[in-house]
Amino acid sequence: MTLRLFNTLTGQLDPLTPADGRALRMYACGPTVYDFGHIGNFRTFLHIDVLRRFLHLSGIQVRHVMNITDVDDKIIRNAAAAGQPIGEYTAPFEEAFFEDLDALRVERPELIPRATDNVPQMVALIQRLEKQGAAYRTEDGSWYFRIAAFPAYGKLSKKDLSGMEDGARVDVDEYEKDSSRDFALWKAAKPGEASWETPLGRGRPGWHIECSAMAMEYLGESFDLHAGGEDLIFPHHENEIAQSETATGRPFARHWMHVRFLLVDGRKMAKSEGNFYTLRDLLLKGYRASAIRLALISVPYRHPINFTFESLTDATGAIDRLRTFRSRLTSGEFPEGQNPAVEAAALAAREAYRAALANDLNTADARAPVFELVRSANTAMDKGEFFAANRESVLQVLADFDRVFDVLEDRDLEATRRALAWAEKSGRMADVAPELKASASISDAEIDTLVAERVEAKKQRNFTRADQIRAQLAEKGIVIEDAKDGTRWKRK
RNA sequence: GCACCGGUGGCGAAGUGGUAACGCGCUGGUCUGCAAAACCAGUAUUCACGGGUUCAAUUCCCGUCCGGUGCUCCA
Repeated sequence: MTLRLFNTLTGQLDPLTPADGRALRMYACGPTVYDFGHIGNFRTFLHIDVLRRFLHLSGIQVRHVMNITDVDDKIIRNAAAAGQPIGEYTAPFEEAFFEDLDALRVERPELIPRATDNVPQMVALIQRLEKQGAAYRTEDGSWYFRIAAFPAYGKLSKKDLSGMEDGARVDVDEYEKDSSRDFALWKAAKPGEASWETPLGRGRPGWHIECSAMAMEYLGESFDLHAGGEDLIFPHHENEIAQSETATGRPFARHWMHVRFLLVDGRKMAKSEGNFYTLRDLLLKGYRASAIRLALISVPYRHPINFTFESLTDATGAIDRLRTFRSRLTSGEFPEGQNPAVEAAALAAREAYRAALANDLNTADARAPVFELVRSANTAMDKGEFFAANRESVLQVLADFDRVFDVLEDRDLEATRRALAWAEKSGRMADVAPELKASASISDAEIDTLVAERVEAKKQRNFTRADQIRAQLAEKGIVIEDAKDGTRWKRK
């Protein structure tokens, strides 16, 4: 089943397949490592992760490049304020970024180049543009791209720039540019700033040229897909197209995917609004990493998502339902034989699931058949109409689901413990929710011991003691369930 | 101001020209020592509002209202 994915460039759903028939070559704009990422950043990376995982599920290999922008105005400014070299300043944020990706189970791209390791490629690209008369140097030693050299400018963002007359409202001279819309390729070094000595002069690369140079270096001049957040459409991606296609005379990326924004309480997330959350903030409030992942990917990427704490609670409930079901499926004992109705339901669910994802990665739609199967299989089990031979096909549906959603395996405590360790190191223990401190303070082994004692008490029909243990564990956020085939527990 | 997107049950959220998936929640029931889990039943006669096209519109068209985003750095 071929994935049909919305293409910003054509404005329609286009099939996404590798042009070379082997591996899909994709480039995704990565983080600028000047601070901790916020959940809006991670929504984009999560949906790109959904894309690559679905491609894998469909048997398509991927060559995925994500850059790290480790030099830009904010980094230079902040590093200077901290009295550090930029590399020293960015290193911890880069590390934190990957820790957060791990917590959210985002798979690593095949290649993760840093901007500062690819400056020569950027310089070469600017020189190539200069030879074609599309790049020029200004008095201060900066280099700009001449938008007039690329008539198709605006084709991605569908902007009509004809109304923007030079000189009408912008003082062109002030910028030393030929046209107010021309953008920087290379910024001349200012005293004390990080810079590179190059044939272009001493300076540093502009943001747009970074991505063009690295995409071409690792994927070739023309490749399958370029992805990023919706805010990058203009000017970043528009500029990438202009400079890349001018230089090579070939189409840059065939397909453009843009993930829409995450809003908080109906508004864009911003520090000034006081609705700005990092992943760490949420983990320390006691929300599970898996719930954050599920909540952020359950709204399809082409719709803005309105983030609320309630959405995390909802996702937690949904995950519990799925995990409980899977454990019933794997540990339950079922009579020999098979129920054809269950087999048919599993097959139908699997097909509906894949079809939904193939339709522009409709994650909301894809969940439905999985939950429908959970209900019908649970019903069959309750009625004793679920047989041993049905187990495999139902598990297969869960496996397909989890190949993309990746929330069934409980690894939440790991991520939470790492966040707690970080909070301790950076003096943020005051932000930790009290319930979380309690829950994290008890080990699995201690819980097992108490649960075993309770099972024994129940056997003796000592319900007072049994209830006492249950209440004691509940205080630490541990829930006990007495099922027919034994007692199990979970962390809330 | 210009452009774009959206308004579906208590909340989140799919979807379709022929009378509304799924998740969470809530109510009642079954089961259970009690719970939890699970299951069953009930939770939108209706998809912002007004008009139009059609045998038929939540789904297409026009208008109104409301909300959001972009046009500068931003995932």
